[in-house]
Amino acid sequence: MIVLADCNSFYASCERVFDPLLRGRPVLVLSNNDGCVIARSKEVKELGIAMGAPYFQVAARCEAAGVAVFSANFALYGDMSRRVMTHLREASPSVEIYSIDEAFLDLQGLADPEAFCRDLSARVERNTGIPLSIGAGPSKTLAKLADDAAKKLPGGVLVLHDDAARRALLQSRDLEDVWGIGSRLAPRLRALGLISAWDLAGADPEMMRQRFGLPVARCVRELRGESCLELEEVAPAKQSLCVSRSFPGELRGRDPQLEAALIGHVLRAAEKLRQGGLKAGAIQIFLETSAFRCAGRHDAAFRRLAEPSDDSLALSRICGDLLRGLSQPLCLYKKAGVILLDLVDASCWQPLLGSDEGARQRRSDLMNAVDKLNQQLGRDSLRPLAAGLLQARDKGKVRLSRRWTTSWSDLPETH
DNA sequence: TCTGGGGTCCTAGGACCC
DNA sequence: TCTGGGGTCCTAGGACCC
Repeated sequence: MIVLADCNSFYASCERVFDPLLRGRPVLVLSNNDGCVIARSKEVKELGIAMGAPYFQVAARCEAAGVAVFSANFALYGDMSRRVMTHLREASPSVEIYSIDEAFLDLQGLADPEAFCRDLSARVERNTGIPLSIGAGPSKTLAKLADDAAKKLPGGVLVLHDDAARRALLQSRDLEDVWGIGSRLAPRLRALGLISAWDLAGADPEMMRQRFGLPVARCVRELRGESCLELEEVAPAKQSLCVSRSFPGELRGRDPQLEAALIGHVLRAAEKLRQGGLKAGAIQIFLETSAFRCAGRHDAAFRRLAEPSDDSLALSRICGDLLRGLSQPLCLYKKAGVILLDLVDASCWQPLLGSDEGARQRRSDLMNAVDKLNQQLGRDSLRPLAAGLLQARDKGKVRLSRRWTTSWSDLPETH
């Protein structure tokens, strides 16, 4: 039996944990630049505010309904996620952390899975303040579907005990509700007369493979109760890493702020490399104009490195070179990003013959020292001038809650 | 005025090899 | 007139996920 445990309205629930006045009130969390809606409490969903809606389109409605609106506070959400996952790991020896708010658990030979799930849900909520819903079934895809339905049930738990339960669930769900069937595939499947998840489960897997590819064929088998997707208890090594941001406004191709932003991104990316014990074999930068103006464009430049690197300064320099070759002076860019590719384990990679081992060691020591200082003094305390003078960070982010669990100065007070 | 960020997998087609 | 067979690697694009 595979179980999916999923936090309800995760980001919104995190905000509620430290502010009891928010309970029962509609709560909404926004993306970077306060651009889009990325999390909604049940009450906000009931107001008909869509996931991903641009905030400016729904702001008036939110105001009228007294919605509590927050800027994304990822320091808080990341730490709350870690707490939830700790409890899930205690509950089962095999756990796959699938996303910041979801995990699959393998429950073999459990006498009463339903009681187990109810107990788990209650324990996590009591110990972290985060409400869970739980679905269980013979495959990951069925567990996902069961969980989705469980969110609407009073206890928040749905276990597919037998074929009758599976059939009843599948007959009540649309194609798009199925994990792996998105907005492109669903209409093509409907054109074949497949309307419900049950119809998809009844399709011939081989025929589906030929017409739609392997993932859809697997999806069909999983819906039938045949487990095709393994639990990945050890996260597979990352292949690429991306840091990108939209600008609050737009920047011209030669604007120094554009280069500063991009260097900032590459520094963050290099820091992530070192945290993960990785080096990058190649780097790509990209610039995008607004997709909402006529003919949005995406420009990219790529370079393979002579040898894998996690060196902030070396990567920044390449990044600057690439940018000068790429940016169009007159273009108005809305977004910039850095992608590091061909990632390898920093501990098992062979240096070039004849390269200067001493210099490399000194540079590595320097990076470690920088990381350590930034950890102690706060992110970006020490960084190259090329990344620009530090802007007043989070300026105007009046909607940002405190870092209740990760910063001494933000600890909650009790009286 | 204002529209997020970060990933993976699969497939088809081209280049190239013997 | 007529032009093989079998393989790998790489890339771009499309689809999906949270």
